Amino acid sequence: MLVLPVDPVLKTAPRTKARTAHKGQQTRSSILDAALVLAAQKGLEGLSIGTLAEMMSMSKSGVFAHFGSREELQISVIREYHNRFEEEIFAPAIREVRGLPRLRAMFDRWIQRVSLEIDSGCIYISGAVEFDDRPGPVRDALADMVRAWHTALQRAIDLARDAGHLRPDTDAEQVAFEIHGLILALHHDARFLRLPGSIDRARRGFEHVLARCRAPEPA
Amino acid sequence: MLVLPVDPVLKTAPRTKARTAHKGQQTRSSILDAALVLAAQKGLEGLSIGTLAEMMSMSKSGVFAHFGSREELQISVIREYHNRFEEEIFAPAIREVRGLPRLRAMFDRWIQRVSLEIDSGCIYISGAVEFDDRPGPVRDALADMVRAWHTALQRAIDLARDAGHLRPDTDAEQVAFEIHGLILALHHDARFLRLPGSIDRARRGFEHVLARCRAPEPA
DNA sequence: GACAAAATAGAACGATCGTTCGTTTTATTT
DNA sequence: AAATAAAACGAACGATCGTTCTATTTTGTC
Repeated sequence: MLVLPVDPVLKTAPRTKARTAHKGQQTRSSILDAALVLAAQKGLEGLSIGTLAEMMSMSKSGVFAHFGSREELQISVIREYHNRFEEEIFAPAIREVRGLPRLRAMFDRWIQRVSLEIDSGCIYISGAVEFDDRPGPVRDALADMVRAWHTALQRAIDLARDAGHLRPDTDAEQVAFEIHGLILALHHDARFLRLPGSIDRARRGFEHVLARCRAPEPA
Repeated sequence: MLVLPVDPVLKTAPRTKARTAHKGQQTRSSILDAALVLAAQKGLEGLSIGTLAEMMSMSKSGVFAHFGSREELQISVIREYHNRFEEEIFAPAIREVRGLPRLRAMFDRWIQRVSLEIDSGCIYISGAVEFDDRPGPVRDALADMVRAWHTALQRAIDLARDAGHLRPDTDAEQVAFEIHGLILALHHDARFLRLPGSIDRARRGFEHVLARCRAPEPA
């Protein structure tokens, strides 16, 4: 069972004798909802506590207190995004049978998600650009999540090869690289250049990759 | 002759009775050099006049006066980057014979440039992410340049097909999409994830695309 | 060298930012 | 209901930002 990195950990709250869910958790959670929307639009660097407070009709310090620092807020956003990514893409795909069906499900859901994100923005993609030259815990968290997804994708390709759906000499890392490129090109052309038809291009590219790697039918 | 958009225009200086090159042009030019370095590292949004002034050992207002606004500075940087991109990649490639050789030259020089930019950053790529949701003249300028390059790339593919080097049913736009994806994946993996071997992956991906499109040898 | 124009400096502005602090309001527990 | 803890507020700080203004220096031309 392939697993993406561990969960929240919630290092924020000291939480000694808590047994019922305090109210703070709820608001923290809805602040995080708003933060995800904001970060998708303006990027992780554009995540401002003031704007967030305005969206929440709260005071800046009220919002701030839930995270302790802007950096911790950014990391929380990344983790939350990761969780949703896992739920929407990884979890449903893992329920498909191994091999090509599962790989197809992964790509389908991935591309479907990016399609929606044409209007909102993808935190993985924008974050990678924003933090590619900025070392620190935010970059580390982001890189961990992205790497985990890449690993999961490669494993699905490996399984498809082992199941005989792809040629035995298929290089999973190479295939994952090319597929990832298709997603990035889709995000670029659709979101930045506003080119119509980009989704189809990405889908067609995926079929091209598969056509090259597919094992010959044992007719 | 395919041509990327027109040159600077220099709308900044009123310049009525100038006949010799004033000194301002020189410093403006060297400020722009520094700005390109800074923008490559921190992105177009990270381009700060204060930092730039420090790099130049000048006053903020001294730097500012050369551009009139931060936005105009950003656009100037984009235009300068475009000129260099044209010189380093487009111009040498256009001197190759039409068809596959020219297309190969384009990709080779492109990937070579991105390889160098693994350490410095690529303004086209980071800019696309920074301004994908921020309308205005900066975004417009950037999009124009990127579109021009895409058009040039597609035309090279068209010529390769017309020369009989690629299959007659080759979809230039689709091929350009996939090639662009390879470049983006290279930038992502090499610069953000710091994965070694990404350059080879991109090169191999390019060969895969060619293998699919190449016209069968008239043996 | 004198004169005009261009280039640079320096200080200040208003705005926004993350963060801190002390207080007050709201929840939760006893 | 009283006591305690958690949550939210509001004002302020210091820093940075782009920008404006006026003064000063440097440059190019006669």
